[in-house]
Amino acid sequence: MTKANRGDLFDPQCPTRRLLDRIGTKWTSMAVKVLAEAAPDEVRFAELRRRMPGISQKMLSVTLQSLARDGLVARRVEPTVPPRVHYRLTELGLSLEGPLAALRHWAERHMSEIDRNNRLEDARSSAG
Amino acid sequence: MTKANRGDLFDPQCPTRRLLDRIGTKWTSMAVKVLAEAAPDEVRFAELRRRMPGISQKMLSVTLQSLARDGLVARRVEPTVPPRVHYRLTELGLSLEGPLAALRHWAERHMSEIDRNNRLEDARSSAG
DNA sequence: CCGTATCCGTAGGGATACTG
DNA sequence: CAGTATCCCTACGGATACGG
Repeated sequence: MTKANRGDLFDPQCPTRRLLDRIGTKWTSMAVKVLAEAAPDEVRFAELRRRMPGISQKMLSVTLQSLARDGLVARRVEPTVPPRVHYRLTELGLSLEGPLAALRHWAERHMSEIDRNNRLEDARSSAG
Repeated sequence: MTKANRGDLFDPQCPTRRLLDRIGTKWTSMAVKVLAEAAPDEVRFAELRRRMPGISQKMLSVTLQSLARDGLVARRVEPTVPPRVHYRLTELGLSLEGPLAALRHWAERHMSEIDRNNRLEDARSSAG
């Protein structure tokens, strides 16, 4: 690992910051999770949409394009009419699942405590 | 763990989505890292600012307030003139370092491959 | 069926100047 | 020194309509 890459979270090119810019977008972590659950099988566009309630057609398309561009997701088109498009995680995408799962685990265990802390602060500020 | 909390990344209240909304903001992961490196010692506001090049006074303040509100960071004011304010990670904050470090590690190992994939796509679109 | 284009509201976050 | 207030710009992302 080079010095420039080592740990400079300060560098705008910092890999961690740039990774978070990706998985921090609203639907990305969800898409990775759904595809990871299906892996190694592919999932069709419409099926993904059903498994991600609330997502718009546009945002699913944008999210998948971004993931495909990054090489985290592979896209396969069946040249039928109408076309069927299938998605699956690549090896790279699958390798991200571990760290993401760790984060999910932490969230599931600790977000309620964060909520409680926020409620305590609310009470404090309104009480004076 | 309740069913509602189980794994519904779909729920707008999904803990993972909400965690990412926090650590995904521009300076939060950086602040946690800097504080984690200093732990268990405290770090003063101005010192944090020096260790986070590029951050504005406003954003450092906002970021620390948010972390303090969540109970990830503890704030201690020395009532001197001028005041000195010290910050450190709480136990909760420290517990987040593990998952975050895993993500950083992945980023350091794999972001270059993501960059390469993007360059390949660029070449493809301009050539094709 | 799968995307793309357009329009637009909102929130993140930078620059700057001001208080205790 | 630490924090707040204001202004403003931009990008995310929702709704909707259209195209292959």
